[in-house]
Order: sequence, then structure tokens, then C-alpha cells
Amino acid sequence: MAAPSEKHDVFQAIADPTRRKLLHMLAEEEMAVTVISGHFPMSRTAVSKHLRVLSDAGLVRERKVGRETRYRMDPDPLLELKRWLNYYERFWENKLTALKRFVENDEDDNGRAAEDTKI
Amino acid sequence: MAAPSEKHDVFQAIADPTRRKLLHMLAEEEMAVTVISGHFPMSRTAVSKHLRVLSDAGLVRERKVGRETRYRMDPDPLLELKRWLNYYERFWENKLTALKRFVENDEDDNGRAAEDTKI
DNA sequence: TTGACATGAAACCAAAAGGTTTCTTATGAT
DNA sequence: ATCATAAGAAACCTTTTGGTTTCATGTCAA
Repeated sequence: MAAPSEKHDVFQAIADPTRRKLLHMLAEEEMAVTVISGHFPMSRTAVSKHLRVLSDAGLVRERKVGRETRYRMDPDPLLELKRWLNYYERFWENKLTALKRFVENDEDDNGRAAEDTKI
Repeated sequence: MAAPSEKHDVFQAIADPTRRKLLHMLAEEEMAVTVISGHFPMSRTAVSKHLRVLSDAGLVRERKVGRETRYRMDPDPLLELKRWLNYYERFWENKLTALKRFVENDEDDNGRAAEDTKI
């Protein structure tokens, strides 16, 4: 997995379902690796590597407490995703506009299907 | 690449930079494969396969016009991403609250650094 | 100080991902 | 009819990914 060589970005980091589940768990609570990995059907080491990917992307932060390492989510990098997504906002607004136009036409010539107004 | 076997989801689809660039291009304009692939430093076939992944995720739509196939973005699946992201909204709001608290404390005992208020 | 727990590092592996080249099949233009 | 163009399908190759098991190191408890 994640040969933790270089940096991973947010897009890659959240691409994996396991990692999304990890984020979800670590959003509320800080947790130690063993505890975390208890919730996954894979080895502790595998979970550890996923955590590393998330860490590379800046999505989690680790803290050593005695002999354990506790992880917690850091939401900051999600802002990049948000900005990316924001760009496309207008496109589905356009689709809504098209839908609205369709509905209005439908009210006018009541009952008959408006041809070619692909929504 | 993308052995176009099963469905790909949005998260996977946008994980790759090339595919994000594709989306960006196809958001405005419908384009034919050859034209599209002219903008990438890889073979037409490779681009074609990326398009397939996007298509699997529902992020692009294809239309045959004569001997060419034109692709255009469909923003709908991005709503899933938006909802996913939405869930984490409150977490960085929390961070902002913490920042605000920090700034206010800083105004009080003006000049001295507020220890341990990690933002 | 000895033993048990917590975790990362290493070495390894199979499958998926990203890419290439070659072949086929439609469709258009002459 | 014939030739060129557009694009997906197939077969193939290399690197990355997700996972495993084993080993090493640090810390806590008796």
C-alpha cells in the first residue's frame, strides 16, 4: 500500500472507502491505533498505513501518549476540495434553471410533453 | 488502466489529476475525443479510458455525432461529494471558533503569545 | 529487569491503475 | 468503390495500491 514515499493529496486520500471511514471515526474522537483498527476487517498494520496516507494529506494529526499514538482528524485540507467543488456549483445551478424552464413550459401548454428539453 | 469492469464512484473518478482536468474542460464545452486528447501528453486511447472511468461514475455523458463521439460533463454525481463534504463543514467551523477565541484573548493581554491555544 | 503491550518499519505479494501499441469497425469524403 | 478519419477493444507492460506477515523498538507494569 501507500509506499509512504511522497506526499499524497486530499483527492487521493479520500478516494479509498476505508480512509473515508477512518476520517469519519476520527472526526469526533481522538483514538489510538489499536482501538481504531478494531473497527476494521484488516490488520493493524494496514490501518496504520491508511493513517499514514491521511497524514500525508494533512487530514489527520497524530499525538503520542505514553506508548500509544492517538490520531484525530484535521479538516483543513478539505477546504481545497470545497473550493474545487465550488467551481462546479454553477453547473448544477444551470441544470436547475433548465428544469425550472421545463416545468414552466409544462404549465403553459399543460399536459403535453415539452420535446427536446433534456434535463 | 481502468479495466472498465465494474462501476467507478465519484471519489475514485476525481482522484486522478488528468480526470479532473478532463472534467474542467468538458464542463463548458462538449468535445470530441480527438480534440480532447490533443490537450494531453498521452495517447488518445489513454484519454479514452479516463473518459470511461468518468462515464462509469456518471460524471460525463457521451453523444455520437457522425463518426465522432462527443463528451460533456454531467455535474450531478458531484452532489454526493458535496453532501459528504457538508458533513465536515461543522468541524472547520469549530476551528474558526477556536481561532476567534484565540484572537480575542490576544487582544486582552495585548502582545503576549497565548500559550497552548493550538489553532 | 523482565515480560507484555503499542506501533512503525521491512520485505513481500496479488491485483488494480495508468499507460502503450496494434487491430477492428464505423462513418465520411472523393 | 476506395481511402482516410474517429474511436473503442485487446493484449500487453510497469508502477502503485492495498494488504499480509515478520521483525525491531519503545514504554508500561510486576
